[in-house]
Amino acid sequence: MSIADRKEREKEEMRRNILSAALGLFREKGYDGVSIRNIADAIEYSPATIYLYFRDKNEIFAALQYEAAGVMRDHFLPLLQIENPWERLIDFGRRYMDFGLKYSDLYDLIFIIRAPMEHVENQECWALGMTTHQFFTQTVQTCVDARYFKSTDTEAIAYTLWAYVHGVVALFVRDRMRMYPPEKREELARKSFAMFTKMIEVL
Amino acid sequence: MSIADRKEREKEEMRRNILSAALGLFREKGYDGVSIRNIADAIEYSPATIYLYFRDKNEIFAALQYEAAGVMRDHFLPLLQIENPWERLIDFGRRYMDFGLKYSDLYDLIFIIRAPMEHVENQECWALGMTTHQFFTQTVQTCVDARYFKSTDTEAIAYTLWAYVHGVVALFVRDRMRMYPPEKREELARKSFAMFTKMIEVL
DNA sequence: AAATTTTTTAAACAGTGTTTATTATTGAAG
DNA sequence: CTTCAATAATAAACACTGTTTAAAAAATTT
Repeated sequence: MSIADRKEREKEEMRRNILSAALGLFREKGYDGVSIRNIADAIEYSPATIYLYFRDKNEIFAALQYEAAGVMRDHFLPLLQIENPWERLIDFGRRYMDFGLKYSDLYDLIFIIRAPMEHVENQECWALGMTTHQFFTQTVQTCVDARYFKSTDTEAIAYTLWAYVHGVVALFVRDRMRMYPPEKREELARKSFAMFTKMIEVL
Repeated sequence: MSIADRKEREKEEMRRNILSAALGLFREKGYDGVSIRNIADAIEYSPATIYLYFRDKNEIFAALQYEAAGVMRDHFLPLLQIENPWERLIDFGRRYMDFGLKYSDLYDLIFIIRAPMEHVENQECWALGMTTHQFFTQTVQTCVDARYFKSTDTEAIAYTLWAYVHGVVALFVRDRMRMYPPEKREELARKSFAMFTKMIEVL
């Protein structure tokens, strides 16, 4: 079965080859700015070849989204070391913003871009994202249990916190902070985050 | 000068004709889903004609963005009747969310979509958006002056509030609330908003 | 070495934004 | 009223897009 194994390996290599080229192009030109022919040129194959490894452009996108979700999850891994739930929650927010501001293109891919999302492939991505989301919800729940919040509505609290950090990142990523000078934008976001953490102490 | 006036009027009519067709198509198919040929078909002219009234597709987009900004501003007009700054601020948030959840396509156009934004045309839109933004900042400033907040950093407060409501709307508009059942999403957003207003009382 | 299966691609199809040269239509002048 | 210039509209083309298909090339099995 060695030859079949090798073929399988080569198939996987080709998929990774396509994906890494696609991700590179995507990060510099945006989803709509990248064509199948661009990707084909980058990997020095014909455009038709790509369709032997991915059903369509959306499936490539879905795979990239999955990759991005993995990078983001890894970004949260250090949180497992933090035992105090409140500290972990605050650091969760900090790391969320860090990721969004630093890897804007990946964040965009995961949380902003309009895209298939109905793809079979994306169910893996969805599952990956859900584990992160559940880890977050669980952290909030622990805080609720430990009476860090006045309210006991874990769902509403978690959603409120998420909405805020997403808002901060989304405004930044999609360039809606033009009324603030470029060099002050990130600073403002971080100052706001500090303010927000103070403010949820009494939630 | 009557004939030149009529020509000018007709030119303006044609622009409006194109824009209203474009807006209709845009609202049902999204920006990328609408082609110049689609618009041309809708108004029963040739595609090339459109280029006599708009430089390119981005300029049409910019004009639509300006329209949307106008609709949004109108949505905030009743706020002028509210004298108490705190009440006005809370209603500002409520109306912001209302607009975003109700006219998702317009909100998307203004605050999410990647688009020219460097266009000459858009400077008008920008100016329009800025008046709304300044009205908001001013309301926050009045609240700060009246000691409704502990902090006196008006800029940071305003940004924090904006980020939150944008986050709520953006997650909804771009369909990132799939972990919540469809019929509960808006309810959760509103419950969160109530929670948020309670929480900023001590900001 | 021949036959079969797998992998790759050239070419085509219908669509896109945009430009250009040509045709209609309109307004003014003789 | 007819001619002439200016304006408005368009057909056709260009280079691009995602995707499919049939033919060619390469690798594997017989």
